Amino acid sequence: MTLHLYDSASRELRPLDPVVPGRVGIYHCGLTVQGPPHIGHIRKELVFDVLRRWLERSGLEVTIIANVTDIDDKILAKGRERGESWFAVAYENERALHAAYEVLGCRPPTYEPRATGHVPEMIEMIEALIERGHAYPATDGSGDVYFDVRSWPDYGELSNQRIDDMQAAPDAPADGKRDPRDFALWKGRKDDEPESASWPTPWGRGRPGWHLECSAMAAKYLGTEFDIHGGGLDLRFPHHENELAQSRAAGQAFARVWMHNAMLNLGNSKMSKSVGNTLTVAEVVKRVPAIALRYYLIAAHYRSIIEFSEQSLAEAATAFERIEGFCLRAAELVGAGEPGDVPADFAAAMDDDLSVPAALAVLQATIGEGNRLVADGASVALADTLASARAMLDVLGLDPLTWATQGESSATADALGQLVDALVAARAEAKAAKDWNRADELRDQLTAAGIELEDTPSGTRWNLKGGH
RNA sequence: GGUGGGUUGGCCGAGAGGCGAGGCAACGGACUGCAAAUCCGUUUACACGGGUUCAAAUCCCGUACCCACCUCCA
Repeated sequence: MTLHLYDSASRELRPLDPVVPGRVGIYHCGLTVQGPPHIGHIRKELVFDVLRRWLERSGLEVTIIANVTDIDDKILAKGRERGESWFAVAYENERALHAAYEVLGCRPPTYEPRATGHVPEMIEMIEALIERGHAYPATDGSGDVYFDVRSWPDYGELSNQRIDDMQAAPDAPADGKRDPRDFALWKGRKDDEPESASWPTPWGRGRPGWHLECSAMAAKYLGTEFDIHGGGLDLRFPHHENELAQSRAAGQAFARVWMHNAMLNLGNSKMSKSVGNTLTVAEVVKRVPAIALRYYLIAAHYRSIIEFSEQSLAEAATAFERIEGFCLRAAELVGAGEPGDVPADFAAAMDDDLSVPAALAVLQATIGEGNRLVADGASVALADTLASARAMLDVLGLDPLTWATQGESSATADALGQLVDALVAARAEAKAAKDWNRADELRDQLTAAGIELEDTPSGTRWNLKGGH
């Protein structure tokens, strides 16, 4: 079976049929870097990270392009408000995004083109659209250039809407547009905007319209026809609809499959800055191990809304501890080994539109089997089970044994290890002397410091609770 | 007004006509000096009202509520 994905354009499950056999080109809309990423933003990154890992494990060569929108109204406004340059704001938040990728174990995209670095490509595209009669410079002298939605009969095909049914934007009539739904390909520079935020074009100085950058950059890095275009469901209209119209109107085939992930809600509405219900990745990772946050955000199907709650986050962290506990215990018995093959059921689940919940059920069954084997000590069967579990965890980016062992320096870790080992040894002596009060006192002391003890037939294991 | 999606047990979360996904929590048991961890077992479901069918959480009709988009948004 090959991977089937739900295509939001045709609204059906479709088999992946790469433009170039053996290779997959994916474009997903990155962030407008106007603030640090919140956990809703990062959900999208995780979806595509898992997709990428699964495709690679299936033997495909994957190219992922994720744009960085480093200029827009909000970035300019924030710069003004803070008395900083717009590009300082954009870059600061781009670095925060990369930090979030890293801490959650997302492998970086193949490339992350910035909008401001692709003005020539955009100009070429606008020229092509004007020549073909699908775009026109604003009649009011603003320097804007608009896409003419009435000139493109398929406009609305992605979101299944007809132009006449759409609510007109409230500010539309004034802008020198032929139709209120026409959207900006290019925005003329306004007097109060910094000179550095504009680029020369045949239509005067200005800056990119949001939608155009993705069309231009996708074509540059993936070609005029590519496999998968993705992003959050909130981008389907107008952003993706407009991208599709532009690119097709310019004569390109564009994306074969459109993939949209559902939102992460907090308090019954989408997490977003304008609602004010955001939790940044940096904040949440202070409360719960990053790997547990990753588990939480991945565990639900990507097309299901996640209603965020502290309780469900905490439960996810507990659930993941069982998985982690098995890997650590098994690795102590038989060595970490290498990830092996993924069970057929797991593969079938992943091939079915990335059904991570079903895939996790397979993983949980493997963990249960593994824990039974652990009780009997080292065995070939245990080594095989661990290899299988690790293969599945690797696809999900959740393998505790390869998860970045960042954190404390080894000197700190050594010092901690010696101290804990000494206390564990003291407890063992107390136990041997049947001095249960002393033994429990030592255990309580360690627990209070965040060290968990686990007595096994072969001695006492310990680990730092939430130690990632 | 238009376009999509949703409502499942104490909680999270799959499934899309017939065998009770899975996890968390709870309870009982095994193990333990006692715990923890682990294993075994048990308990609680398909928003509401109709209909189709031998059989409906799943299909159809209606109702209620929720989310997203039509304006910047992952």
